[in-house]
This record gives sequence, structure tokens and C-alpha cells, in this order.
Amino acid sequence: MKSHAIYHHLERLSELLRVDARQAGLELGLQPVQLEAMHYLSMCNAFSDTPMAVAEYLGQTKGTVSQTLKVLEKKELLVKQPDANDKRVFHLKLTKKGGSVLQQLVPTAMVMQACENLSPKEQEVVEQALQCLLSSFLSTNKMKSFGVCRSCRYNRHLNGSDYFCDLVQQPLLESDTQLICREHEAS
Amino acid sequence: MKSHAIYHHLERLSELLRVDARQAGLELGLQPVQLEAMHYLSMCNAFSDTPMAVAEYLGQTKGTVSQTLKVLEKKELLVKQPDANDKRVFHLKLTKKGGSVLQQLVPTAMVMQACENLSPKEQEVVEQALQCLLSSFLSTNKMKSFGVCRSCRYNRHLNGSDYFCDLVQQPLLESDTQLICREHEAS
DNA sequence: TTATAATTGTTTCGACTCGAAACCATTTAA
DNA sequence: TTAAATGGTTTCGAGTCGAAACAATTATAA
Repeated sequence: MKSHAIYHHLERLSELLRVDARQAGLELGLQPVQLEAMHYLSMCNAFSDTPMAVAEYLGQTKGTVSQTLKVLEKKELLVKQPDANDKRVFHLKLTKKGGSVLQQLVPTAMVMQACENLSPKEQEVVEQALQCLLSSFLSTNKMKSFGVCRSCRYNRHLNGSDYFCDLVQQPLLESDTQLICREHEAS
Repeated sequence: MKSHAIYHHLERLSELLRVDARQAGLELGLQPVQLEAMHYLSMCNAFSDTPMAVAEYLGQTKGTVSQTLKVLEKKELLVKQPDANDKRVFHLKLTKKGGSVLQQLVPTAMVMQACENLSPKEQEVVEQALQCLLSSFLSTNKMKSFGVCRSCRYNRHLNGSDYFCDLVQQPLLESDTQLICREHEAS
């Protein structure tokens, strides 16, 4: 059983990542969790860009996330747009400023460099291993996967660039299918 | 370049781990960072069980760590012992209670189960990959490795169960050589 | 249809984290 | 023997986080 060794490495990587993210966000007064929220919003689709979805993704309560988003909104890194059909929900969009800040800070320089120092083969192995571990975490604990739309069992490829989601019963653009969906279920 | 994918997976794993650790420590009122400190202390050698070493390991300031340790001491999970030679330094030892709490909570049930759901081969690959990534982080950023004594370039294997550290100029027990050292440098 | 329940999001509160800076005691260097 | 460096603590302020109470809207069911 390698669980202790895996835990140990993961714990250390996690701490390094956190310290690094804290450092990276320091100049702009951004906290690690705020960067994570922005990172998620930059990758998710239009069904998944709400406060509730962010809360599920981060594993935090909606109240906590609400505060996080309020700060980002005040810093003009994102805007809240009311939903067309449901007056309760808001869609969160990164502003131009938000996007460029994110691109500048994520991934952090430390991670970039560390990855560049690995051979392409090693990068491939590491990426696969992390994915393997992550999906084991998610399936073992029956958590939402937040995978990309294209790999979802509800996603149907009609033909060419035409896709359709059987869950929300809507057609999808090809670009949509590369984004993260909160309803994602592995196929 | 897989750096973005690697960052993404790592970020997510890191967040899951943190949420899980928070949950695990909840009953006993232990915070994630407190568990990490205890975990470190359970694995480090006698040169590395001081507040400063914990601070370096966690990447936090000594002031912050001092507060963390004060809480753990008050909960009787560790004790502070004065150093024999240097009146400024203290050695931190987990109490019996601290050890059993740690054994119960680390690794968390989530990680244990997720690992058990991987095949032995997968566990091996994941463990190697994490180690590979971690050492790339550390070497790229010239950070202390906190590796086990046995793998250090200062460690000399004399014969049988006799070892010697060229840095501190002291003989080592075989059991010492399996512990983490703050002065560790890869050989 | 209309009351009831569930859902989305916000606000407030208190316990906790964290770094910076000031501080003390001790050790090392000059 | 003074000055600088080191290990550790304390204090302070800004920030994180969950719980709980709240408001508004939508879904359910009688």
C-alpha cells in the first residue's frame, strides 16, 4: 500500500502550491482561493458559471463563495450577469482585466518552470498519474467530476461540429464541448 | 507543454485534500495546517523537530508556526523540550495522544480509499510521478528538500548498521536514517 | 390555484489563519 | 567585549471559512 507515501507527497505539493499561489497573488491583493475561483470561471461553460457551481467546485459553502466573489467583483475582475430565465441565478464572467490577470498568474511561474524542467515524456506520465489519482478520488467519494463537456455521457456528437447535450436538451457549439461542466458525468 | 493541465489537476487535488483534511480534523478541532505540522513532526529526525524547521517545511513564518504549535501544545498533542546545548531552541515531540490522533486522521479516509481503489501498479506509477514532480519543484526553486536522511549526500554508510552524518559530524542510528532531515541534500 | 417546500444567493457573526513587526534571550562573529 | 545573527514569542490587522438567518424566486403538491 502506497497510500501513506502518496498522501505525504500530495500534502507537500499542496502546501508548496498554496504558498506559491499566495506569493503570486500578493501584488494584486489576491488570495489563493480567489485565484482558484477565477481559474475555474475561465474554464467552465455557461451552465456552470454561477456562485453555486463555484461553491461545489471549491468544496466550500455558498456563503463563503459569495464573499470571495464580492471581492473579485469589487476589484473588477469579474461581473455578475442575471440569468435570462431564472431570476435567482447570476452568471459570472471574467472581465478583460480578470482574464489578463489570470493569464499572468496561473499557472504560477514556479509550476511553469518545474514543468519545463521535466522531459516531455515525464510531463506526460505526471499528467496521466494526476488524472488517474484525481478520478479515483472523485469516484471513490462520489463527488462531481467537473470534467470537460466532450467527455460526458450526456454529450452526443451528431456530425461535423454539431453536438447535443441530452441532459439540458440543448445543442452545443464545438467550443462549448471543451469547457468544464458542473453536470459532467464520465461516460 | 503540459504545465497547464498539470497545474489544473494539482490545484484540484490540493483543494480536495484541504477540504478533506478540514473535515477530518473537525471533531477534534484540528485545522489542516495543524495536522500537517504534526505529520511532519512524526516523520522528522532530532535535528529537525524545532519550530524553525516546521516553519521552513510549511513555508510559513516562524511567528505563524509559533501560534500553531501553541495550540497543539495546549491540546496536549505535543510537548516542547529544551535543547541540551542551545538554550534558544526547543524540540517538539508528539505525545502518545498526539501520535494516536495522527495515526487515526492521517492519511485521511478519503485518500486511503482512493488509493485502495487503484491497482498496485497504478499506485506505484502515481507515487513515482508525484515524487518526480515534487523534486522538480524543489530543485527548480532551490528549496530545501526535506528528504529522508539515508538519501542525503552527507550520509555515509560505514558498515552494518553504522551510519555517519558528515554535516553535523555525528554517528547515526539506522532508524534515524529513515527520518526526514531539514538539512537534507540530494546526493 | 394556492400554500408549501426547495433552491439560489447575501449578510452577519465568531473562530481561525497568516504575515509583519516588535520584542526577548542566547549564541556567534568581529 | 561589543555587535550581529539566530530561535522563539507576542501582538496586530487583514483575510478565510462555515453556520445560521434571511430574502427572493421557482418548483411541487394538495
